[in-house]
Amino acid sequence: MTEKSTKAVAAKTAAHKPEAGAEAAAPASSRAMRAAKRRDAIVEAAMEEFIARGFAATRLDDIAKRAGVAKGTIYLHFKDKESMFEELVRTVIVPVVAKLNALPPPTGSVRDLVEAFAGNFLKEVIGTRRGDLVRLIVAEGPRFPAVADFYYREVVSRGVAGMRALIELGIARGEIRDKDLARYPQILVAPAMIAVIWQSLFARHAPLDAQDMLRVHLDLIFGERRTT
Amino acid sequence: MTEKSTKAVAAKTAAHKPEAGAEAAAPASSRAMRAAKRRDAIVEAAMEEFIARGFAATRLDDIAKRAGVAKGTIYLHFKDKESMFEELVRTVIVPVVAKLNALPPPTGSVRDLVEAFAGNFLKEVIGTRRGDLVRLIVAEGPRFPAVADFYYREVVSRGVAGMRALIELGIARGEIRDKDLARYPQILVAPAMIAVIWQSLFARHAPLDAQDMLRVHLDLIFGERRTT
Amino acid sequence: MTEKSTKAVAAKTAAHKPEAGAEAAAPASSRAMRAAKRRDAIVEAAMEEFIARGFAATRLDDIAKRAGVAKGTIYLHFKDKESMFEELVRTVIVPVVAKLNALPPPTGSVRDLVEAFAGNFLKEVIGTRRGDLVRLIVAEGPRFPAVADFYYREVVSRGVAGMRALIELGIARGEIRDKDLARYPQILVAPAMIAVIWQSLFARHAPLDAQDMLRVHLDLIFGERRTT
Amino acid sequence: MTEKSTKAVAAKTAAHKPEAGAEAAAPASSRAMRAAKRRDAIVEAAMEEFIARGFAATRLDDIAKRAGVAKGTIYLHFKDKESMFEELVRTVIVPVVAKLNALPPPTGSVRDLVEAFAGNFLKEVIGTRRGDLVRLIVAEGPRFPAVADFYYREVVSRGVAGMRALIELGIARGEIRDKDLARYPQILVAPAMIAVIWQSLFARHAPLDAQDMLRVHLDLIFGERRTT
DNA sequence: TATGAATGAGGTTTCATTCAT
DNA sequence: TATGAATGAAACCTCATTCAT
Repeated sequence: MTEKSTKAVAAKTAAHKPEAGAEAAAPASSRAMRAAKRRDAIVEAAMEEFIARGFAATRLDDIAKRAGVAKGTIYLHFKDKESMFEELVRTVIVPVVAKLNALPPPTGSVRDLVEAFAGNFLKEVIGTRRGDLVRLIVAEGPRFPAVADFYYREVVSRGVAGMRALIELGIARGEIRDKDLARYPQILVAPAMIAVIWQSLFARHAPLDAQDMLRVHLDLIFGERRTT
Repeated sequence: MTEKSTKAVAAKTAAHKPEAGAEAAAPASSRAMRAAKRRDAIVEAAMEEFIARGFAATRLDDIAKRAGVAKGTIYLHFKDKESMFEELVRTVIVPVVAKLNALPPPTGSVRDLVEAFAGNFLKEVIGTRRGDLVRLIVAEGPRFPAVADFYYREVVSRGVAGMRALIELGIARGEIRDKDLARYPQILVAPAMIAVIWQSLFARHAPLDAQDMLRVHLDLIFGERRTT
Repeated sequence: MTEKSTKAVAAKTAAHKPEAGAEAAAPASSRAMRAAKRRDAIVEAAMEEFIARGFAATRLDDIAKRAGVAKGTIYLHFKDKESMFEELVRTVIVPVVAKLNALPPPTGSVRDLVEAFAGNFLKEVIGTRRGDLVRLIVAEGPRFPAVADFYYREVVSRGVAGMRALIELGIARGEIRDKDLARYPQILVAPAMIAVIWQSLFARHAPLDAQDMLRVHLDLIFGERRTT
Repeated sequence: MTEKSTKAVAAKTAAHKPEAGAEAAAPASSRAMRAAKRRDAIVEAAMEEFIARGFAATRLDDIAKRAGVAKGTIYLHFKDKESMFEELVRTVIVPVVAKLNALPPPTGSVRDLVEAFAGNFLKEVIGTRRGDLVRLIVAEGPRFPAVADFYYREVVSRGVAGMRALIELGIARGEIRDKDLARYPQILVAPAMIAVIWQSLFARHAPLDAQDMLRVHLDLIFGERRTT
């Protein structure tokens, strides 16, 4: 309690010397900034907790503790636990969508594109916190239609559309033979999804070399590569 | 708790052989039978509720109400909520495993076998209560290692092994060209899993013709069929 | 309840004539005997449990298990848990009272009489199940006025009266000098009671030589003995 | 929980020095003070209920109601019912021990000292809430070894040691003749204990003049007083 | 704005008692 | 008479939410 106040005072003091650091803006924005930082801390903490325990079993107490704020503070940023969960998913997913939208222009072979994409997915999703988020959405989706809807609209439908475009390009260029594949872009990403889930549930029992699996899968679609 | 279930199961089994005594067996088995029926009702009700709400958000009250028993009765069959959940998963999965073990002998082409299998999966899992159970396991697995372990041991590892055997047969017979596929039988079932999850989460937004998708996927692996 | 006790007593009486064979008496009395045996087993088990856990924390289930009968059987002998407790105390105390009533005629010195009595108390009460019963009555008395009343009427008031008579005899004979002692016979038995409680609670920390303590106490009252 | 109590106690102490800051200390201490008051109210209420019903039969609901707080508030101060009981006993006994430690220096005759002590005991323990607490400890001791241990360590062993010292002094001064008494200081306090229990259980049937009884007992030990 | 003590509805679990067999 | 499965009231405890400071 005392240390909190001290911290707050220190921060407030710092706010009077706005040039003192990279993110120390004008006094007016300093308030907003601190609020935003708190919010971020809450979002971060909430994500960890929700992933670890699921929505219902997560306690706001634990989120507050992990975020380093008081329980009441959460209610200054979110209406209630449900809203927090829904907003949290949105907050975390938005940058992903942004990245997807900033597609690199389709230069090079389709296979290279897909492989680049898969590599990125491997690095940034499979076996990471973000992968766990996918599992969390699968887990809580039925009880949070708003979350499922949002996720479908922002990620799944766009992802499917993007994959379809790539597949059609591949077909047009003769890299992909099976024309029906364009109707089910899900097939293209299915093993990646499986890898995400596998890491969460079964890695302990049987580790999965996701990278190698994805390569084999792409070979299936594009034909085996001559050289490695 | 386990002994209870064992008792109940034993009783149920015994109930099918009521010749053991004129007036002793009949009432005895009727008692046991009713107990077994109650247990089944509880398991059934619990599955519905757990699927609909997840473990933490499910109330024993609701399970009891749905099963038509008093709350206390649940505790005659299960030690506590956690044990109930774990046993429930076991109870529901055991017949699935039994079915998997009763493999039809591998006659006919591998593609036919796989297609038969896929057809069965379509009919019995995708879009059914059993499919929801898979999603439930994905959702709760991390908080119930025992469940994830059991599921891996009884279903996943056997399924993977079976698929691998089929793939190797397909390779040996020349039906499958990509020899690496045997290393990742997961690829074979990935679209089916995706279909299961899709039905739970996104069917509302974009219905998925799982049957057609699986066909396309098999074409990818076995090559397109000449005739339909 | 009253009819039960009557029945039980009759049965118990019958039990003293077991010449009819090991335990297979005439059909008529065999029933009654078995019932009485059951009742005794329940009383025995209940006493153990009540002493170990107190009234509220004792489960009928445990009593039944320990007595080797079904839970429902208890209700054939006792109206409910409270009645059982009250009757139990009565049942166990009655023989004690009987013994007290069968006083040896006052021959010899008063000190010898008191010492004999103390020796008996030492052997039969302090550190035994019966001593625990005393503690149980102290513990539950306020919640069971009927028990406290019964205990007062049957044991305490008689004991006090008996002690008073002894003290008066001692005074008359010149063995006891302090005439006021007759007004508080409790003083005579106080150390014995303390010994009972001490054994239950503190024997672990500091064992108490009750016999020696009682001797010292009697020396205080009667004057030190010349010879040991 | 223990830290909570510590916090509360510290706050209460601090509340006596409110000069520490114009506007900071007042509200701070007011909060802490109210918390401490609440805790005291809970302790008070719990003692009443535990004494009236014993540990197992006491409902937290009733304690809360009597203390004028919500059920949940209890859990801000105590981990659970058991801890509450154990801490309660400690909390109530500590001032008693403090008083015992603040012994008046042994001036005057030993008999006067003991009589003063007995008078105090009469006024402050026998027939009071504190006396009931003794009975409660006797009642619950076997199920709460921690409580029995604490009580033995803090009260009984010190009390016995103090009595022994007094007795030895009395022997040295020639006020007490029976030298063996020093081995069993319990004899000195036994009638007082009996009085405590008697008041709880039998006062209704036969009121006991504890003061007079203690006087008679002391006469036994010190010899009859010439004048009253 | 931030705090965290306080609340009390609601969840899990226990167990005395009943009753069909 | 004896059983023990079934009941459901009632207990303990948790935790999302509020609000005085």
